[in-house]
Amino acid sequence: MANRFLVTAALPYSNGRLHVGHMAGAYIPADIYVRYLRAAGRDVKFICGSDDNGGAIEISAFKEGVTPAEIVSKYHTSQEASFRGLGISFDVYGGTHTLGYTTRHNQISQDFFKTIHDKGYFSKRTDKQLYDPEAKRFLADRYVTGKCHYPDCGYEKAYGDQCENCGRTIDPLLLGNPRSVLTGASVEVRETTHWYLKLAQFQEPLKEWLSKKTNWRPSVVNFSLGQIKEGLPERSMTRDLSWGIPVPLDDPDAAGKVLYVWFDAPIGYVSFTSTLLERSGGSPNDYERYWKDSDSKIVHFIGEDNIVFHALIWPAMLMAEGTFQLPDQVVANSFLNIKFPGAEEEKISKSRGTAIWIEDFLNEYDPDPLRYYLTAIAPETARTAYSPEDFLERNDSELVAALGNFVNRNISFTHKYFEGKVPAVGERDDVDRAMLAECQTQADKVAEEIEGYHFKNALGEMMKLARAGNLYLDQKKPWSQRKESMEACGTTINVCLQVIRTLAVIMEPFLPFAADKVATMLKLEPAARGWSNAAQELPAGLELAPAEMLFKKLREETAKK
RNA sequence: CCCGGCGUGGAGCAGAGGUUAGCUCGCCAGGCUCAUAACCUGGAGGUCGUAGGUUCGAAUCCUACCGCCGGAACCA
Repeated sequence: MANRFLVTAALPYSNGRLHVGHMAGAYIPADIYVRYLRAAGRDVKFICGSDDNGGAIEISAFKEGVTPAEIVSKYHTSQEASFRGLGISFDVYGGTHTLGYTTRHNQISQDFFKTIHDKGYFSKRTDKQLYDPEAKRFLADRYVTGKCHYPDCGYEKAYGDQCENCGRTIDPLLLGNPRSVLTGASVEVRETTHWYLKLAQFQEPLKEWLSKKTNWRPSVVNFSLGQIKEGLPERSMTRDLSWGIPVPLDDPDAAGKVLYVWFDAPIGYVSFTSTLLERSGGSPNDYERYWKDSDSKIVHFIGEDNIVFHALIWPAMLMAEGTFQLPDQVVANSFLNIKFPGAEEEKISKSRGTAIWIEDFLNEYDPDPLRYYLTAIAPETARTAYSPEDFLERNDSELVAALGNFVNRNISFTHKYFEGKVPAVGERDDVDRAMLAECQTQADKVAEEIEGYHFKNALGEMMKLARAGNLYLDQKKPWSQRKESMEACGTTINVCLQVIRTLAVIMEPFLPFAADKVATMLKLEPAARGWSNAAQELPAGLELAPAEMLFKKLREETAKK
C-alpha cells in the first residue's frame, strides 16, 4: 500500500442544500476511507470544496434577483455546515469562487487551459447556438423549450435536450417555436466560437489505462469503456457566461467567455490542495508531492452522475496537460432512491419534495446513526433506497441493541462489580483466547474491506465483532461466574473490555462520535487509537470513566416497552 | 430500436462453477438477567425471473425470452 494519499470527494455545486443522497454517494464513503488511512498512519489529505462557477448558478441568481456571489456564499456556508455536522473530516473545504481560494484556483485553472491550448489539444470552432435576446445570453439546451421535432410526437413542451413526452434526445436547433425558459422570449440562432477538447486523441490511452483498472468497480470501468467504444466527441471547454474564470487567451474571440465549469471544477481539487499546504506552512507548489509524485495515490469519490467526468474527461485533461499523474482510483456509488411509508420507491427530487435534507436531519437526530445507515444501505453496486422506517429500525436493532448494548453492559458491569477498574487477567481458556484473537482478525478484515473500497462489508465486519462479543459474554455468563469465582468473572470482563478497546478503533471510521465516547470511557490516548494498536490490551487496574450511552433508541414503541 | 445494470426465503442484501445457498432485520418457540425489554439458542420460510444449452457438477458460464431501472456527457 502506498504511503501518501490524496483523497477527494466530489465538489458539491453551490446552488442548493445537501441531502442524504449526496452523503451516501460520495462523502460518507470518502470520510470512512480517510479516517481509516489516518488511523493506519498514512499521510493523507482529504480535499473538498464547493463548485461555484457556471451557468446554473448564474441562472439561479437571475431567477432570484440576487448576484451569483450571494447564491454561492449562501450555499457554500450551508453545505459546509452539513458536512461538519456529520463529521466529514475534510482537511480543506475550499470553493472555486470562495474567498481565500479563488485567486489560486483561477490561476491554476488558467495555466492548465493554456498548457493544453499551447499543446494543440483544443480545436477552435464556430457553431450555431440559441440565444435569448431578452436575457442577453446564450442558453443551455435545457433552458429552451418548444415543440418536439419528432413528427410522431410533436409535444409542445419539449426541452432543448430531451422531450419529456417521447423521451428522445432533442436537437435544440430543430425545436418548433423555440422559447427561453428563463424569459419566455423567442430565441434566436446566433453563432459563437468555442474551444473544444479533442477527446478522440485520448481514446486509446484512456482505454489502455482503464483496462488495467481491475480493482475499480465494474460499473465505472464498463461504462467508461462503453463510451470510448462509441467514440468520444470533441467537447467544448468554454462557455458564453459571465460567472466563471475568464478564458486566458489573447484572442478577440475569447473575450467575454469563461471556462466550462467542468473544466475548472476538478482543478479545484488541485488548487485547494495547494492552498491547504501553503497554509500549513509550505509552498504553494507543495501540492505536487500529492499530484505529481508516483509515491502518492489519488483517489476520487463521486456519485454515478460524475463518472464521465472523472473517468474520461478529467483523465484526458491530465494527459493533455502532461505533468500530472492520473487517478489511481475512482470510486462511484449509484444514486440513492427514497421510500416513504406507503409510497413507491422513487428518486430523490427537490421539486417533488422527496429529499431528506441534512440540516433538517441533524435537527432531529445524531450524525452517527445516519452514517451507519447510509453505509449499511450504500448503493455500491446498484441503486438502493433510503427508508425512514428502516433507518429507525436499524438504529434500534443494530446500533443500539448489538453494538451500543455490548459496550454498555460491560462498562456497567465493571463499575458495578470491579469498582470501575479493568479486572486482572486470571487464567484464560481457549474461549477467551479465541475471542481475543478475533479482535485482531476483525480489525484486519475491516482494514482489508476498506482498502478494497467495500465499505458496506467493512461495516459488517466491524459489527461482527460486537456480535461475537455478545455471544462470548453469554457463553461465559460473568453474572453467574461472579458467584463462584471473582477471578474467572474478572477474566471474562477483562476480555470483553479488550473487545471494546478494539471496537473503539475499528468503529471510528464509521461512527466517529461514538468512537470518541468509547475512547473516553477507556481513557485511550490518541496514539492508542491507531489501527496497528487496535488489539493492544488495556492494562489491568485502569480506571474507566463512567458509562455513557453510545446511541439512543429512536422508535417510540421500542423505547417505551 | 440500440446500449448498460438488475431480477436469490416476508423485507433488505451477500455469494459469480464444486461440501447441507449465506448474512442482517422481521416472525415463532425457548433460555438468561450484566445491559438502552437489550443479549443468547433453536425453528419455520428459497425449485436463486422463465425456457433451453455447456459441464462430472451452475444463482454462478452461454443463448433466447419476460419484467424492472437507467442511458449520464451544454441537467454541474
